Amino acid sequence: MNQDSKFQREKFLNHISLDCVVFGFHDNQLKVLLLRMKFTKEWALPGGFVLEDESLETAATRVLKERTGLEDIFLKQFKVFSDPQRSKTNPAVQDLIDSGADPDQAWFNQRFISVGFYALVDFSKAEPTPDSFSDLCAWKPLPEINKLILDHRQILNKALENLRMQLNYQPIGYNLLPDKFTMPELQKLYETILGKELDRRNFQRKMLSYGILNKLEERKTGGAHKAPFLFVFDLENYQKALQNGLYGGW
Amino acid sequence: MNQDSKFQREKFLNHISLDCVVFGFHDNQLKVLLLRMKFTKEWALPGGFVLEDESLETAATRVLKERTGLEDIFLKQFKVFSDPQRSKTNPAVQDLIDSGADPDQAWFNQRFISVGFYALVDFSKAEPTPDSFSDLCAWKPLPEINKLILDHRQILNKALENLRMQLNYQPIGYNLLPDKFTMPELQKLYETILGKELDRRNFQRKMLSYGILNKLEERKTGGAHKAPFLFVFDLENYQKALQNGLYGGW
DNA sequence: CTATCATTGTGTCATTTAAACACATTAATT
DNA sequence: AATTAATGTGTTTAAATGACACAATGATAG
Repeated sequence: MNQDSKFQREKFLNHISLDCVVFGFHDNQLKVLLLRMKFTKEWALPGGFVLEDESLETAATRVLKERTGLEDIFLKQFKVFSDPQRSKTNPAVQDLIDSGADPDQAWFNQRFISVGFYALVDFSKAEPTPDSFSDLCAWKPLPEINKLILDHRQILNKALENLRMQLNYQPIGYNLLPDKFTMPELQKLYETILGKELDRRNFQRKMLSYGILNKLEERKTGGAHKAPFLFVFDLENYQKALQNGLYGGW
Repeated sequence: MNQDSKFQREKFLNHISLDCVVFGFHDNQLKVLLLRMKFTKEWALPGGFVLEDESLETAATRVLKERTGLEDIFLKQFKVFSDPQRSKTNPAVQDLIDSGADPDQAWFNQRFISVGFYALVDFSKAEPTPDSFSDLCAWKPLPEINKLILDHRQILNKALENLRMQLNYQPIGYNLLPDKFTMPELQKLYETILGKELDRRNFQRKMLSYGILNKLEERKTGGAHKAPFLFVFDLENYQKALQNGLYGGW
C-alpha cells in the first residue's frame, strides 16, 4: 500500500492541512518539537490533515497525540497560511519521488492551505514520535532552529509572536511547567518567551498580584544556593484568568 | 447556466470558504454589512470561495470589492470555523432546492471550513451590492442584528471580540472614519466598539499621547454647540504604530 | 566546621500611568 | 444679548511600574 491510497481511504479533506508549533520548556530553554524528513533530512513542523468528520481542533489533537502521546494539550489556532505557492516544492513529495512513487499520483501533491496552531506541553511528559514522512522527532531549542521546509519557519515565527501577545492578557505556565515550580523557573519561562530579561522582584510582585499562584511551605533543594519556595497554580483562579483575561503588559 | 456549473468552471477550492464581518461607522453607530438570502430571507455575512491561484487574503479582497466597490480594505483574519456540522443546513442550498435544482448536484452542498475575516471600511464610500444568493445587501447596526444563517452569529461575535482586543495594541480609526474627524467622533467610535463609555478628557490625553493625530486649525461647525477641532491621522506615525503596536489597555 | 558564594526573600523610593473630577470657552439657538 | 450644551484645558489623587538595597540561606570550598 502506498501513501497515496492510504490517504485516499482515510478520506482527508483536500487542500486543507494543519501545522503545529509545539512548545516545551526544559533546561531553562524554550524548545520546539520538530520532525526530520526521511530522505531530504530537512526539518519540519509536525502537521497533518483533516478527516471528513473532524474539526480542525480535533484533527490537531489527534496529530499531537500521535507525535507526543499526550492528550488534553493546550492548543491555539493563530493564523492560516494560504499563499498559493507555499506548497509548490514539498519535500514530502520529493520523498515519494526518491522512493520511486509517481508524484502526480501522490494525494498530497496538491495545493494546501494550512492552519497554524501552537501547543503548550509538559516537556517531561511528551514522547516524541516521528510520522511516516520522518525518521526522527525531536525537541530543538529555539536558537538552534534554522531553515525549515516550506514556510514552516514563518509559521514558527508567527506562533512565537502570538504566544508573546498572549502573555499580555492570559496567564501561561500551567501547560509548560511541572506541577510544582519555583518563581525563578516561572520567570525564566517568561523571559525565554519574551526574549528579554525581567527584574526578579518586579516580576514576582506582578505575578503574585494575579492571584493565580499558591505558595507552598516546601522549598526546592538541590540547587547550589538558597532554596527557593515551590508554587502551584490555583487552578480555579487560573481558569478564571484564562476566561476573563489579565491586564497590563510586559 | 446554473450556479453549480458556474462554480465548477471557476475552479474554487473544495471545502474552503471565507466569511467577512465588515464594520462601518455611521450615525455614531457601529454597523455590519449583511446580505438577505433570496428565498429564505435570512441574513448572512458576505462570503465567498477561494480560486485555485488565490490566497485567502486575495479572495477576501475580491469578495469585498464585489460587495462594496472598495479596494484596499483593512482586513484581518481572526479565526477558522471548522465544526463538521456547521454547514449541514445551508440556506444557499435551500435556495437552490426552492428554485428547482438538484441539491446533490450543487457544488456547495458540501462541508465547508470557513476562514473568518473582519474588515474596516469607510461607511460613506461603500456601495452595498448583493451577491447571487441574496436580494439585498445592507448595513445593520450591531444591536439590531439577531439571528444569522449557519454559525454566522458566532463568527460576528468572535470578530467583535478580536476587534476589541486589537484596540489594546493597535490604533484604529483610519479605516472607519472620514479623512477629517473630531475627537468626540473618534471617542464615540472607541466607545461603540468597546460597548462602554469613556471619560472625554482621559480619552483625549491618551489618544494624543500616541502621536498619531494631527490637530488642524479648522473646526467642525454646524453642530448645535461649541465647534470641535478637526483632526487627521498622521499616516507615517499611524503605520509605525500599526507595526510596532501600542501599549496599555482600555 | 567555618567562611564564602551565589542566589533567594523582602522591602523602599521615585517615576510614570491611569482615574476622577472642575471650570472656563464658544457656536448655535432663542 | 442671554441661554444652552457641548468642547478646551487643566488639577488632584490613586495605582502601577521601574530601579534599586540589603538581609537570609543552602551548598560548596577550604
